[in-house]
Amino acid sequence: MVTIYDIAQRSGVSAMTVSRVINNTGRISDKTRAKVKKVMEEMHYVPNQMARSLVLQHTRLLFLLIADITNPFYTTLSRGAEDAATKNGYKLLFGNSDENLEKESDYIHTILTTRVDGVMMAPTGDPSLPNLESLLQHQTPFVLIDREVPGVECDIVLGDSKEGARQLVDHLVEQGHTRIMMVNGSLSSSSARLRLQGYREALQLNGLKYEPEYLFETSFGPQNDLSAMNAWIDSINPLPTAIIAGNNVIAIELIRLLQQRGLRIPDDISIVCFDDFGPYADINPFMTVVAQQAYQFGYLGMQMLIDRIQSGSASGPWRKVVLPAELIVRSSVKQL
Amino acid sequence: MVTIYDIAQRSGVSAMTVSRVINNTGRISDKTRAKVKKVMEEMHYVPNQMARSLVLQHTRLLFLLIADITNPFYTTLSRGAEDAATKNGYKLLFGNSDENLEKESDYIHTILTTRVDGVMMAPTGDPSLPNLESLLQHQTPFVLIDREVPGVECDIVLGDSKEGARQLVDHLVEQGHTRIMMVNGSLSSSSARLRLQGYREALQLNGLKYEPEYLFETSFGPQNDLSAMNAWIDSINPLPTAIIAGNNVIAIELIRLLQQRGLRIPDDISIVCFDDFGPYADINPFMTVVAQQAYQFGYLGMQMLIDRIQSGSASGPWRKVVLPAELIVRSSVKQL
DNA sequence: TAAATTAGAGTTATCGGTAACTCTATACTA
DNA sequence: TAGTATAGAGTTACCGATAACTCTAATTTA
Repeated sequence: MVTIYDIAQRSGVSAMTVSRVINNTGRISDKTRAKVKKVMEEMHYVPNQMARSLVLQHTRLLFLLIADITNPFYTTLSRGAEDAATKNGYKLLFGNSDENLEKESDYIHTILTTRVDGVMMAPTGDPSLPNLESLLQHQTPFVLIDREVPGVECDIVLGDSKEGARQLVDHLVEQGHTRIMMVNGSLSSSSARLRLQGYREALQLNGLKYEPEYLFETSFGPQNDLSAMNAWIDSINPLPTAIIAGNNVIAIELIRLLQQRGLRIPDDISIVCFDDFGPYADINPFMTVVAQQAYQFGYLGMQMLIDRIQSGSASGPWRKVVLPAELIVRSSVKQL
Repeated sequence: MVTIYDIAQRSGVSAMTVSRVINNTGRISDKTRAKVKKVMEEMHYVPNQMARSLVLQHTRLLFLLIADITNPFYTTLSRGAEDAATKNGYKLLFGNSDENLEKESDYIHTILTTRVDGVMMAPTGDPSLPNLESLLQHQTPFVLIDREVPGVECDIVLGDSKEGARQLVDHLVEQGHTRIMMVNGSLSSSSARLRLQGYREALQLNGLKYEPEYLFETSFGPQNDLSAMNAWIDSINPLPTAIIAGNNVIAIELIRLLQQRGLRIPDDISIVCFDDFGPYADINPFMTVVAQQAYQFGYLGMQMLIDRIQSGSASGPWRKVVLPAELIVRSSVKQL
């Protein structure tokens, strides 16, 4: 690896002079600058960011930890985050926790040892608390996306889960449904709790009763074993006329299971869910969803993070952005 | 930030001793080790990977640069890559070039300055050559995925594009189609060229003629402006009975355009494509595709990369893995 | 014209670690 | 019992950069 010293020697100047032309600081004569630049090109010099960061005490690196790289919500969000980061001169590194606390913890460790300037992350759920505390302890600025975790104060971008649930229920009720169940993500995540709450409240507002067996709790991430969900469906009699899925991934799994039983959607059973399907949403006009503005999640969140870093205030008044949810009616609900 | 020196001072030992307990090297008495460990926990010490890498001359960091984070092929591939990396004790960082050469170049710069140990990437196309040459120049081991670029020798994982195209054409011909067109990705990418070649050869083998206007060239990535594709469709008369899309993203866009014209698939026109749709493939049994083993792409490629790094041979005989393509017949083709 | 600036560099210390070498008791050997 | 090993540390140099300070010759100022 060619270093600043190699360049210095070949150019007949000191290392400091080379550093100055690299960073465009200090006073350098045009002649010297030109010569050093030429040598740098000849030797294909690339600065060592680690050495630089060591003394500068910052990396210009930001980290985005998403919960499911397979989910269009997060990939769309990622693009928003990347755009905002790039626009501000930061590089963005990605990680994927897979809705798995252990993987999340590993990434937190990487984040800490790598000394990135800031982190934007979707916590796997309430158990992420220690991870966030680590971040706090090491004064690494972070903003949360999609999920709050009780016990930490910080900047956060949220979707309006409760209102979304209400819209979904109202829509179903309008279509004549009265037996409406829910397959939700893990209740250790605040968004799942809010969605459940919104669902129950909306049920009540519509004069419908909620029964414990109306709810099945699973994970927001892809499952390799769907047998528990299958068993739940078995246990339900009669089947609901409509099911609300806690997110798009759950909806997919649910539909697969239902179809395996020969049930058609929406003819035999109606399904709606939170989160849209990215590019796969309007191909075969299908799922009625409450869409979240995924790109905005990423863009706004990243902007908040960068503001926080640049203002240098690791504490202070926290910002909480709640993005509205939008009901998009397609054709997964049957009018009864 | 607490450093090794802070730990040393509080423990009443030298920095070197602390370093030794961190890395489990050298001879340390149990008593000293216990004390140092205790102090490290108390002070929430996290090693500075940059300082460490600076002297160690390696980072244990690998980089995965994909071309479209929105595409299930790449996200599935990412999970395979991540699994392989983790299994071998490496951390994986992700980047998304968005099929954009400039973004790719930016990432290459980050990769070089960050001094990651190795890179796995899907080059945007032949113009990626200078980027790969940079990697070569700096002796950063890399393996390519999905696309070859003329002029560089390296480890690579490819899908069998030509054979895949043949299977697609054969299938269409079997279903009675004779007017088969193709909307392909940029021909600056080897996989697009191979797919085109396979398509043309298969046409010929089936006694069908190829006309220049049968081909429309676009990008493998998502387009924000579909007007050119629309114009191409306008210009075709009569419409083909079937179209082969160069990948899943193109298929989606094509379908959207076709549906906007009131055409139904497969009743009015049949569509097939390369690459499957991840979780969205079998929901509403739909696209007939030639699927690539995305997870294997990632896992195998990452394994090759790590082997290359650990063997320390930056040159030598290159490995080329060609993964077979599998035709999955669903319902986007009409029997004529 | 002497004093004060200033342009254009160079030196030294430091960031947070680790390798390689050194040092000192204590344990072991002949 | 003197000589040699060895356990258990400590010292020093260095990885590749930059901040802060210094130095010298040329230029400007009064």
